[in-house]
Amino acid sequence: MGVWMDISEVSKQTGIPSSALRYYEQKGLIASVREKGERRRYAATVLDQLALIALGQAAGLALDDIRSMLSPYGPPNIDRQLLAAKADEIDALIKHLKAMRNGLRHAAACPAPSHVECPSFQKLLKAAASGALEKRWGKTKLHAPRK
Amino acid sequence: MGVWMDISEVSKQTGIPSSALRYYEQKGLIASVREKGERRRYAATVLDQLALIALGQAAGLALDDIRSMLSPYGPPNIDRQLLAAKADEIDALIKHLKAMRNGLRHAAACPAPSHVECPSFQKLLKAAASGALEKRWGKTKLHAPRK
DNA sequence: CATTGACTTGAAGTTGACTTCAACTTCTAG
DNA sequence: CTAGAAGTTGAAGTCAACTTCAAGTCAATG
Repeated sequence: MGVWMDISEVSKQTGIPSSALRYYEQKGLIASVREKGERRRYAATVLDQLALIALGQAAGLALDDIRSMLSPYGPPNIDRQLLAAKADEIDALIKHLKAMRNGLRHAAACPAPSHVECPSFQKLLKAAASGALEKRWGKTKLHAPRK
Repeated sequence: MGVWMDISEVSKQTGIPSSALRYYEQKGLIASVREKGERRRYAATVLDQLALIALGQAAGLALDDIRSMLSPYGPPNIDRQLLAAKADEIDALIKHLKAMRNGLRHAAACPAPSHVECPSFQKLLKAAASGALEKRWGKTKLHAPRK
């Protein structure tokens, strides 16, 4: 690994498929250099940037949001407010998830939630129904395939 | 509200748009009756079923998974194993989210994570990069619009 | 009886983050 | 020099859970 890495090297080191790398570049999140020929060459800093992208994604930010923190050349200018806000959101989410988890555990253990005889189950249903954690939080895929 | 409700009534009571109700029916999650005419009529039990759907969604289940717990006629047969597994997943997710939140808070407060000088930030990046919480957990939209 | 508003259908569109494809071009090893 | 691996492009496809649309049906009201 010299000063410049080619796309497959970056892909190998990060686990991010090259198609995604091109996509990120096209979206303006990362940059590449074409020294000679038409192939991309990446500076080592791209690894930090990709890590930051992963961080943002894990925090639930959209790529467009992340881009604004990622002045593709030079160091990132992190939007601390946004991060703090996201932290708060995550906090709230954690609360709801805890409730869900408790509810699920109860539902899994309670012998009689067949037609909603169990008051706890009722409560769970209500909690879930109250759009507390608005709409599906997505395909979490805790053990997802990144083929 | 008598024994049968029409689609707009159900929609009103649950907040679920009628288009979604038709979609659920098409997917085999709920059932309707056509007494006369070609309009749908829903039994009161559909409300419980919809609550269960909301619960499942909040727990991160796909509609296809939910359907299997939702024998559209008669009481639901809840898959306790699946629920328990989901609870475990959520637990793991909570752990990661806590790490993320701490990391984000730090990143938002730390004065110098410009080019990754801060070791804590480094750690955060690593944690995020390690596909711990595999791929975006989606558009959580903590305060989403259900227009 | 006619208008209006709610309902019906199947099909197509939406969103975000990618992936896949076809058709080339370019490196690299032999 | 030449094959074949790896890179390039723009465009199109994918996935889930819906929404939107067009065109037609039905029911209640004046």
